Amino acid sequence: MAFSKKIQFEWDEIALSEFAKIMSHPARVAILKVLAERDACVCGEIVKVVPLAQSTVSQHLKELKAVGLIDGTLEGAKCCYCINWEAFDKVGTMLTRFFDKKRLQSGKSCC
Amino acid sequence: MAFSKKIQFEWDEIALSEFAKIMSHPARVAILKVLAERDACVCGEIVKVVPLAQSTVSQHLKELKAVGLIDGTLEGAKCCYCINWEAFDKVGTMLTRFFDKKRLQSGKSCC
DNA sequence: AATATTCATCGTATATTTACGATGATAGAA
DNA sequence: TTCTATCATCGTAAATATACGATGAATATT
Repeated sequence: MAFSKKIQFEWDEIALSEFAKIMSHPARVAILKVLAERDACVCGEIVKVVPLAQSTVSQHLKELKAVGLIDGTLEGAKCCYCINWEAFDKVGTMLTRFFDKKRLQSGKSCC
Repeated sequence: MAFSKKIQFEWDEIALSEFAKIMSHPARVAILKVLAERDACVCGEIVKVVPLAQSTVSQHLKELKAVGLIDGTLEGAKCCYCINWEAFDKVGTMLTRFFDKKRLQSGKSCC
């Protein structure tokens, strides 16, 4: 985000945009989808499914972990990742409710 | 999005990420918020509220318009913008339902 | 111990985003 | 017509994101 003036915006605007940013890359969406589809934790399988190099996938995983959308624990040589549904819910509903409230307050669109 | 390999991902992953990308900037969230809060259409008021230069705001408006989240019509020297709630709903619910389905299919997280 | 496997991190090249000023286009007011 | 106001577009500088190979760290296997 080049030359961002993020700080000058309001808290909810920033929070919403930061979550959206995480979802703004198809690789991260794909990773979340893989994690969501399996009951058990997956490890290197993500690299097999996502069409990116291992180091790039690891980088995306790091970002997802940084915002708390996924949990990850090293288990020996392997690693176990899975979705943090709690965090996912919290932030997901924030997105949909953000504008629903505004809509009820306002009248109708006019264009 | 430097050097993106977007094309190699699946359709739903791309669609979701493209919507998220639009919401991934606080200025665009702020603009949508302003538009949602008023019953009447606003014009230059967006520039007054958003802490960015007029040309930058216009650029963000263009992006929001490009994906159909807002409508805009020139009315003489002024311009009328407002949210396209229909498009907003369609794409908003896509986000929340995307993973809800997956979650029901899967068991529980294990980390 | 030596090797292989798995994942993280570092360094870096390239593409994209963001932001602004300057300029252009259009319509209304003087 | 001339001036003003409003918004779009162009050009550009700087920051950020993406992707990969190379390397490092830690464990498991032989």
